[in-house]
Amino acid sequence: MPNPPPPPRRVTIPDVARHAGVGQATAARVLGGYGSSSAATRERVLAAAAELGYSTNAVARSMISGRTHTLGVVVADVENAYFARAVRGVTDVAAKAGLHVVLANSDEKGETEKSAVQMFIERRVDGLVVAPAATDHEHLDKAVAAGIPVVLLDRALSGAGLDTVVVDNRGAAKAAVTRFTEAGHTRIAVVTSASPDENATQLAPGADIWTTTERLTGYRQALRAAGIPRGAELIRHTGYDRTWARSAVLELMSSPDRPTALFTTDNVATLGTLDALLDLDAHIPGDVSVIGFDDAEWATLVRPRLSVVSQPVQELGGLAADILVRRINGSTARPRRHTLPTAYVPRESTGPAPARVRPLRAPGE
Amino acid sequence: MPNPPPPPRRVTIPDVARHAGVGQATAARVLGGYGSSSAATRERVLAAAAELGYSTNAVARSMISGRTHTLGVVVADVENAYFARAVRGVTDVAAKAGLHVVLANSDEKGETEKSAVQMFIERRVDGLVVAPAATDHEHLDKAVAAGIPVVLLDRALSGAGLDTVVVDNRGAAKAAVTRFTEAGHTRIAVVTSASPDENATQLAPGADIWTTTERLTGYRQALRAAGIPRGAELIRHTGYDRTWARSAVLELMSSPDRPTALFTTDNVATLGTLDALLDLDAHIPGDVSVIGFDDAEWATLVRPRLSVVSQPVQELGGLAADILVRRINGSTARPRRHTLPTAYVPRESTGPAPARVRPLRAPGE
DNA sequence: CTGTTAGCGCATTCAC
DNA sequence: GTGAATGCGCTAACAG
Repeated sequence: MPNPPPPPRRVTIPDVARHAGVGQATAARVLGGYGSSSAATRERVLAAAAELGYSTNAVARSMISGRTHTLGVVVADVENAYFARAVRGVTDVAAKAGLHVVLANSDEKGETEKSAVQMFIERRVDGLVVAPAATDHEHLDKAVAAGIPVVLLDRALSGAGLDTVVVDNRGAAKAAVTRFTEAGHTRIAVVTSASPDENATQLAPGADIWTTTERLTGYRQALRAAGIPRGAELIRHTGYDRTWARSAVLELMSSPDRPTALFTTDNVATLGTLDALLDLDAHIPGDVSVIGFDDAEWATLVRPRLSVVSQPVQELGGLAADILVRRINGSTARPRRHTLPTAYVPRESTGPAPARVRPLRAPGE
Repeated sequence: MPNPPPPPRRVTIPDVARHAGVGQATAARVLGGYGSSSAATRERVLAAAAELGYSTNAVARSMISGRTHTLGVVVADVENAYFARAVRGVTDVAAKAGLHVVLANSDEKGETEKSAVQMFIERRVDGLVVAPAATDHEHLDKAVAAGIPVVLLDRALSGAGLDTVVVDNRGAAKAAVTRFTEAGHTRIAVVTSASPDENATQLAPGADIWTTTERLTGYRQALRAAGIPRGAELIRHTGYDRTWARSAVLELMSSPDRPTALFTTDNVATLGTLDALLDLDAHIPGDVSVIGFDDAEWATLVRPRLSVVSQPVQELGGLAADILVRRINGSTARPRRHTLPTAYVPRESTGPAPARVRPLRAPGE
């Protein structure tokens, strides 16, 4: 098994210096764009460089400067539209600051995230954006200890003392569900891909850091505020699977005292929920009102158009990168939480509670 | 304006060696996991390393090995679902091979792509995946000359002599449009975000490399094969903007001899087209049949469900990474084009040509 | 303004 | 099996 062959040797500064008939340091200065040099020598060096096809070795430069001009980004999954947009926000701001972005997917696995962070530390990234899947932060502390600023994205981590960029998930959810209660709904269900018991998983205590859990809390608060008894809570945990969400809603809506309003805490839950309602031939919002968390390009393509809670995803990523850039440039401001505003986008999937609850046709009938 | 402060000094191998009371080379051997060492010293070194909190400096290592264990990826826009999925495919395969992925967005600008590639060369990435926006390949040739293998993704570049991973856009489009002709449609339009005149833009000749142009060609071939005269071609170039696509289709469908079938060459065109048809209250497929290029999570959520041409996006990315890994490991196989299969996914938006063409209500009426 | 010299942290000879 | 010495390509003093 032959080892990966080493890459070909490339043209270096000494090569250029020789070719230009100048000292190594002189060539380095003009090629590196620092110090000073006469216009004459500069031209000769540049000519020699062009002739030999010289190109900077950023690795060698990084070794000295200690800066790699690289940001590490850990998200659950770039394929997820939310993270794709967030990553775009990060890269845009990063690019403007001359930083590259290295991407890692954690798939919501704490261990994967940790090893990714470890790799990033070893690779000496200049900063780290993490949408945490792990509930502890030792690995992030290590990064900070190594001089790498860390910004949390989308999810907070209590007690981590890190810059954090989030939205008020709880408040946004509460506001959304309050639309339901104000419209007279009392049977309000929530469909979420959140795990029913966070503590049963690898997650540590204090799992209220998770967005969907926060949204669930907001849902509960809205009900409570409306005087709807705790026993009337209708919660369906579906796992991160569209077909499961569909099944859950199918079952949920087959009950005689089925809900008249549905709040979905995430995109997958929303997709599965709409699948089910379509299968049931449910009239929206006549039979049931729906509000989804997170806007989507298709939200205006379904009929009725879907009312949603939207968040400024790209801005979240951009702000995270922005904070990193500032810290890289020496800012020592106390880490804080940045909460960006969400917006409720009313469209057509919400209406008053129906006077009487029509039984819904079972699917496949 | 203070310069970015240098990062703190980190624990190095000499530090560990001193602390463990061994020679530098010995410490390096056990920490680097090469050469041989006695179990006893190994333990002492490891203990010292743990105690001091040593962590490898991948930059220094790269400087010697010449390998950065990094892949550069240039796509138009990660926010685009297609590229997001492709990037995921790349990162998955890359991660398995111990490679990291650096991401750059070209926004379809050749210049942006070129500078990104240049940066990647300077940073000594081990391989490059590029979804080319530029029509020439000098910059890619430079990478190859520097010993960096390059794989083209999604779009071919004639004469570049590079590994290429694509689908048969022309054939897939032709097959899709042939469904229309076989169903008796003769007024078949295509909606595309492709530029009407490639040569008018920054693009060089031979712009038939572009996927949408290829799909357009497939459309034409299908019409010709069905004996539909060239003059009956109905092509709408809309630019990469959903609202423009909507307007174009609104106008298109207001004609008395409007088309009875619509083929959209890309996601944005599809979204805008459906916007328009929904606004027009068009009955699909009674009034007009629709086939879109590229599947989407919402394709089964609209009514009727949208028939599409789907391509194995993630696999495309995965294969690109796979080829790179092989080349990094020394493969010198002749570069070739890998064409992955597409699939026509019939759903509910396609039907026979209507007997008579019902006039469509203007929007806003 | 220019050239000489000394490292950055690690892998790698080569003697011991 | 171990340790001292050398160099990867570049930047940063420091003299000249």
